[in-house]
Amino acid sequence: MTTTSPQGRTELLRPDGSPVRVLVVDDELSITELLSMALRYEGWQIRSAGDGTGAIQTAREFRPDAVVLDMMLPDMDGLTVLGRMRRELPDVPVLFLTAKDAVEDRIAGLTAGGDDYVTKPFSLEEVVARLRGLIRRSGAADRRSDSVLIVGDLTLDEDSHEVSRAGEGIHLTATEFELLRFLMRNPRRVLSKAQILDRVWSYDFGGQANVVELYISYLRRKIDAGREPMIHTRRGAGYLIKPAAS
Amino acid sequence: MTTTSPQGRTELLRPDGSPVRVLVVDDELSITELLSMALRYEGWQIRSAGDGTGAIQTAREFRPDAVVLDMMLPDMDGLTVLGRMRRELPDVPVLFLTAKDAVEDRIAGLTAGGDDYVTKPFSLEEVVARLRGLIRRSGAADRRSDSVLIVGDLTLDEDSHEVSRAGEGIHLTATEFELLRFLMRNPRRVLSKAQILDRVWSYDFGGQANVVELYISYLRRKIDAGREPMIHTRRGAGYLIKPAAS
DNA sequence: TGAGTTTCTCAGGAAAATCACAGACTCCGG
DNA sequence: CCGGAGTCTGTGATTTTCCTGAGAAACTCA
Repeated sequence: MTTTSPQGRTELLRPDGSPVRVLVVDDELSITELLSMALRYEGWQIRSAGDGTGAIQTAREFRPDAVVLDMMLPDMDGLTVLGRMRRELPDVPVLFLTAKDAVEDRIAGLTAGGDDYVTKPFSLEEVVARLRGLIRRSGAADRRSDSVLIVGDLTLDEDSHEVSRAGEGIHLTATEFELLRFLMRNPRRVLSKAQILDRVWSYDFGGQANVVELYISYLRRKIDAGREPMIHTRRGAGYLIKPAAS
Repeated sequence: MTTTSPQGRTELLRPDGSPVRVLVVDDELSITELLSMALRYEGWQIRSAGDGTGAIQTAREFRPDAVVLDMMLPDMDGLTVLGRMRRELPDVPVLFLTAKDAVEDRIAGLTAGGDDYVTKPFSLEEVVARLRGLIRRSGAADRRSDSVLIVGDLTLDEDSHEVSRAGEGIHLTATEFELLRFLMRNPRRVLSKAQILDRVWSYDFGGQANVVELYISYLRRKIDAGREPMIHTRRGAGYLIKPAAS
């Protein structure tokens, strides 16, 4: 089931209308804090654990609809945690966090069951998007919820990564796509450059803050070019997207 | 009966609309886990057993529509398990798992009865495809569901392994065929290289991830050569297939 | 066994994406 | 009308990602 919050964002809810429950497992406190905050902002109910033992215990009583699980835990291997958790919650989808380089071999087979992974350092948009995908597909949320965002005559499909305005297909790069997704998930709302940076770029991004301006400029060329503009600047505040009409 | 899930994939269902039930029997926990996960993702209901005794017992109460049965079990021979199971469930189709070098003539006699087998190490696409075939042919699922995948002017027959585009037959190697089948079973959806690797290559594949790129390149030469391309790259995300028109 | 086929690794090169930098531009108050 | 803060965007360097040819190894089938 989806519902529209007063802010205009659509939230995932479970079939009975209660909020989605997510368990976050990572040994770095800064990561669990970061994720918990971002996921709570999605309207989800969050619990976190710092090791495998805690994870299994919390999973048992909290019965989450999805789990974010770091592969590197101090007390036990991510796969072990997975196995024990699966015994209790066979259908819960898992989003794995892995280091960029440790990837290939350890991940093997994990996405096969419908699970997914992101590499550290990740962007929050990425984590949230993938979690939404997992939850949507797992059936914990209402199946009618689909993967297409619509603002005015602009559509963005999260499954096919296709974007079109007034029926005309538009090719976006990965970063452009994530930026637009963030804007479209918060239509008619001013988003500051800091918010955008925190959300769309990975948490360890150390570059110039004006990448945001740059990418907004890219997006405008592709989306607003020669049309009624949908992306607007609020000087000193940030940017917002809204249907062209108004 | 088939139905279309929100992801656009078609699921097999029993005539009464309930999910298909599959029993997985293998003594290696990692194998039953892997299969259970993948088969659950197909929307099926899964039980697993680690030995012959457990298999027969579970079969009796679970009454599966199909069984995946390892020929090498600790307590009894696969054939014995099969015989005892058949006494209770005479019509249930069985997919045998065998070691690569195992004597094939023993299996040959068995598959005459409509059963099938795959050799370890298998790919999940292979197992899922064969199971779907077995279930389809056994009549546990609606018979109208057929074995031809169609995307635009491209068709792939899972029974005859025939592929053609715009009426013109195309010869594919085994790996190319499985890759294309996976793409076509998920049209218009971006599939990451990791997903493809997990699904199309065998679970013990330890090689370079760029085999996926290589085989995509082979497929393009055969399917897209000189035509409107159907296989598309989403840089940084993966690949997807869709009708040429759009 | 041996020829043809298939699978896969490796590596070079092409293409695309990301980002820093800097100058141009715009808005707004004085 | 001027100046400054804030924003926009062209240029190009760097990095990342992808494509594909060549050839080795494994496999298949007669």
